[in-house]
Amino acid sequence: MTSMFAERISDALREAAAELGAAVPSVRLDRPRDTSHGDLASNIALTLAKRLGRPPREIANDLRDRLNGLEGVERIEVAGPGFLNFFVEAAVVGGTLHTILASRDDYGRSDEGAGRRIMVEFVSANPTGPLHLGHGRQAALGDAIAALLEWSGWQVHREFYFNDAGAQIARLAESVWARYQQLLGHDTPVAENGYQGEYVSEIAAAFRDTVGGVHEGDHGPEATEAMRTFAVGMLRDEQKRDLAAFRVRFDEYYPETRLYSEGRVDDTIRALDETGLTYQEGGAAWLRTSRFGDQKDRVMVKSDGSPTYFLPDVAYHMGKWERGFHEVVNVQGADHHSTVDRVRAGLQALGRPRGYPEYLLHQMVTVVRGGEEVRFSKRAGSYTTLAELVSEVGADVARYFFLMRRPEAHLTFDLDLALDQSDRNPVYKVQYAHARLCSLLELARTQFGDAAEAVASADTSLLGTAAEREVINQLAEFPAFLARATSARAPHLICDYLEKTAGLVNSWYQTGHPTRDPSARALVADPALRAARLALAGAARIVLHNGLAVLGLTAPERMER
RNA sequence: GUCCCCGUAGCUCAGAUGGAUAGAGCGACUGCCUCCUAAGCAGUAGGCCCCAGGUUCGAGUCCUGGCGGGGACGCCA
Repeated sequence: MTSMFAERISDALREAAAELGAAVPSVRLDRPRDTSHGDLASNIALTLAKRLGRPPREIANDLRDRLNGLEGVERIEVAGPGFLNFFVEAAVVGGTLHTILASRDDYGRSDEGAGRRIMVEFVSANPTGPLHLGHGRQAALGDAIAALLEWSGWQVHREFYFNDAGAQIARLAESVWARYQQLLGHDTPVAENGYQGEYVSEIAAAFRDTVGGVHEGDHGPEATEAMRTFAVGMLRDEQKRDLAAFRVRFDEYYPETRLYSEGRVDDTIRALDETGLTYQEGGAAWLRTSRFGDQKDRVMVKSDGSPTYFLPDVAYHMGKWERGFHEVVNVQGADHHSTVDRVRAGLQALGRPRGYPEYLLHQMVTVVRGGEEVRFSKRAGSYTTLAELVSEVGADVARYFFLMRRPEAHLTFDLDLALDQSDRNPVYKVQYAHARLCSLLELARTQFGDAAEAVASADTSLLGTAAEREVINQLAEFPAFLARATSARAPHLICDYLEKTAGLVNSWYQTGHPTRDPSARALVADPALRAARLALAGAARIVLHNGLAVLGLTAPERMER
């Protein structure tokens, strides 16, 4: 049924409660797990029992009597300890289908965000190596959250921040330098704390192919700088390619060096000094971040005169605010959680609000292959890359795997399951249900010539079986699930929803199997009933399609084995 | 030592603001192709929801204290 209809019921409930002497701000209606408990249920009588000093069942009976004759409601039952169960007329239930069919690709969208701007910053990998599976989880998560926000009416900016200078990059340049000299026949081992991955040699080879041997034996600053620029450019290109293959795009890539070249870091030091919250100790400049909930004060400028990472971080986020992003979601690995309080404290010192920016910290990814854990270490260069994974299982499966778990739960990525048993993958179940509905609708066109108009004007009150009602009620909940997944920053709720929906659709579909009940099939001879069932099929297809779209997955019209 | 996350079926995990008989997938077992696609469906087995207190009509969910696992606590990034 439409949400408007559910709202009417909850309004009526609220009025009735007020008449009993208990004003409540809003009444929540649930869809009962058990279909014998009706289409909608309320526990309001239970929650009011204490306030009214009366047994909940008595209150429930009272409320029911006041609600009798509500339009579209077939009957109301009082059940269990005092639940009110609403049984809705078939016409109202079926009416949902017309809402969905009319909204099509927009079904589920809302204007909650009212066009306000919001930034989602995610991945933000440093260009020191190819993206690994941890980045993959973050790419899938950030992109899905961004899409959810767009569906809720926000204007979303996807941003990727990267450190293109600093010690790690210097280390990368040194490693490339060593490999480059090796290619020219010198015995120059890569430093122990350097990057050992094979990709470093590839970069060195490409560099040699580009410039030849002009830097042979040359360890001067120009040589290192040339290799740094070359390596960063090459790795960034590779990361962009990997992300493109994963179907993740960014509106902006923001380099750390820009914070320095635009003077933002110096500005931030000045601004912080002006607050009077900074002090000198041991030759370093400190900020009293402990004033704002950080566990201890932090160094902003080291005794050697160089800034700690904290400073550009604050400068970067001040920049976000100044660019007009007063709502920001930072998607980061949980290993960054110690920086959260610090950065927020710095921003608070500069007058930004307490909770700015919002952080979504996700737990790490453990990779399991052949029953044992695959340790991935950037240093050793022995980790599984996102590109490898995507080329083996495809972007759809990879994205779904990364999204199906709550962000704050540890993710065990079983490569054997993803690679070898992909047939049993939940994503295929959802996509298959979609493809099946597509071919059902196609058959209706070719065999019966059923036009879209016939379906659009179908009498959906003909859909009265338990399986049909259950599917329709499930479809009706899609917008609510989207809203919840958005506000909770929890795309996995959509995975759960899609699997449940696909299951109900498949179940409904199978009841019409020739060996079971041919009269329950969709393509029956009776044109009116056929149109009604095709309306259900069409609406279900739309919901599956839209749900997959929000998660960044394709919705194939057919599945080939 | 302090902080964050997790602990639910054999395995991997869902269970929003406390509500009716705790769910799914995988694995095990039993059925179902007379074809709108069986990558599916129906069913069976499998649970002291880590432990102990507390809050209340009611706790997997909230509070306190433990136990176990992971992560973070730099003038690293």
